[in-house]
Amino acid sequence: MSIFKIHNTLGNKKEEFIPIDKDHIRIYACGPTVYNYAHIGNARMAVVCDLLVRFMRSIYPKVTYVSNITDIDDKIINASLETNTPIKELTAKYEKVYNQDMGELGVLKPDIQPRATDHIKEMISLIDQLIKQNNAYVSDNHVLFNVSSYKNYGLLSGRNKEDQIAGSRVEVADYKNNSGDFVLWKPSSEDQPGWDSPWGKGRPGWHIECSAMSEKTLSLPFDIHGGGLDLTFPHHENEIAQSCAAHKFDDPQDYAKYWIHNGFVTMDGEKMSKSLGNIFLVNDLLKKYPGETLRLSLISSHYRQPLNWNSKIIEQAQKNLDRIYRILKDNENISIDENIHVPDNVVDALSDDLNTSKAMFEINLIADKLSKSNNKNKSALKGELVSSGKILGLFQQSPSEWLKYGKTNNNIDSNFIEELILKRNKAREVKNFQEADKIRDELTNINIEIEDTIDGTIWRSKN
RNA sequence: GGCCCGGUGUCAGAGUGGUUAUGUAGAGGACUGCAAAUCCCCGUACGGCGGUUCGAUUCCGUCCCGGGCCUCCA
Repeated sequence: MSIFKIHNTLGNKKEEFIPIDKDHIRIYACGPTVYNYAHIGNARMAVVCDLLVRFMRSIYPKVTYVSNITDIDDKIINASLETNTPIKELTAKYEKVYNQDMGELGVLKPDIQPRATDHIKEMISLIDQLIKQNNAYVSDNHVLFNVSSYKNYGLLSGRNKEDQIAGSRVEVADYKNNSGDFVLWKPSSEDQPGWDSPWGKGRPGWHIECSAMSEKTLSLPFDIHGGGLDLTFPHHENEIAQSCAAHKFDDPQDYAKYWIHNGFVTMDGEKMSKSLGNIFLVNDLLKKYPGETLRLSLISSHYRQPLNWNSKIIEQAQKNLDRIYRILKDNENISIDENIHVPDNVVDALSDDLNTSKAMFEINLIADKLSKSNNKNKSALKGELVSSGKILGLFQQSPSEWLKYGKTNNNIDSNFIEELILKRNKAREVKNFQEADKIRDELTNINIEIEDTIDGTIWRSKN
């Protein structure tokens, strides 16, 4: 078995993955704040983590993947006010939409998907402990974490406070002792959601939820912590500080051993983000493209590289999938050799910090071999192709369904199409090609593509 | 100001100190009445400038360009 190498943000280098407990791998990833539709950048994180989990499951007997739902946050409060929707209704809606959309992208649901609001008690007790240990202080109804009380603060993001101050844009709130201190608990007014606490009615700060939930669901330390690149600082840095301080750990790896961060999806080279407004919503994209196409687009480049999102990469992914599904269709009646596992070349590629582009290269080679092979090894090759696809979350559909052979996209009656094809073939028999081509144009206009094969004319809906 | 990441053929995108993936687009050919699909085949790319080397896209230096984090963000 090849060694899995993973780029660890902590230390900023690729290293060998050594599990804490090889019988049980534990992974946590920061999930969405549910106040709006997820954009394709949010989806990248979900797809990358899903891929990691699928790959880990192919190596280790047991993997627990936890990804939270943040359902209390000021953005949610604002969205609730703006849309005049009760918070519970709003968060329930977008949590559901998120899971549906990610499901369409082939993202398996996390084993545990804890909600922040279900863990207020744990957060309060963690904060309480931090105060007792002088890692946190109460100021003006807020509870703040004292950054200078954790000596390894900044290790993850590779920055130190002194260097930051000069050009920093941080406005220091007057209740903070030091500029880097961050909120653990903040007061809520009457009309804001809040929970009783030793520090009055209030709500948690952003970072504390992940510390509370990861510890509760996975226990410490766990193997891999993931999220988008922009969470490195401050979110993950603060998470480490809180959890390590609370447990008197010096080493961040006593909290989580490996930290992975996916790069951004960009638009014209610029980061896609809700605040910039240059976003593509997954929900909208799914109306135009199959989820699997979007998934392949998202993993077509290495997860740490920026991914510039445009219609061209989607088309290219679609074409690549069409090609492979065509080969699978040509081999529809070949039974899969059940003894076949994912080929070494594919495993090796993924073992190299999830090199999906390289894995796709290997997969294309297998597909090519399958399409050109004689009967002897078709079963093995098909097994290799399908099992490789399974790790990537691809090629698990029926090829005919995918290629839409005999299926209409719109509400055109398939009998109507069959009639036109019959008419065309009659015209061809008497060599009336002008008439035949006219009928074909008619079909093209309604997005139907025809192929004349040895076994007759077949048709499919083009995307 | 501090820290970080990129710049590869039409596009996407790995990778490597010398044999120069793969997908996509395009040229040419086979097949087809014509297409579609398929097959064959072609283009020889690595930001600029120096250096190390027999040899660098790959290592080093430097410069240019783009992006990110330091504030909510995947």
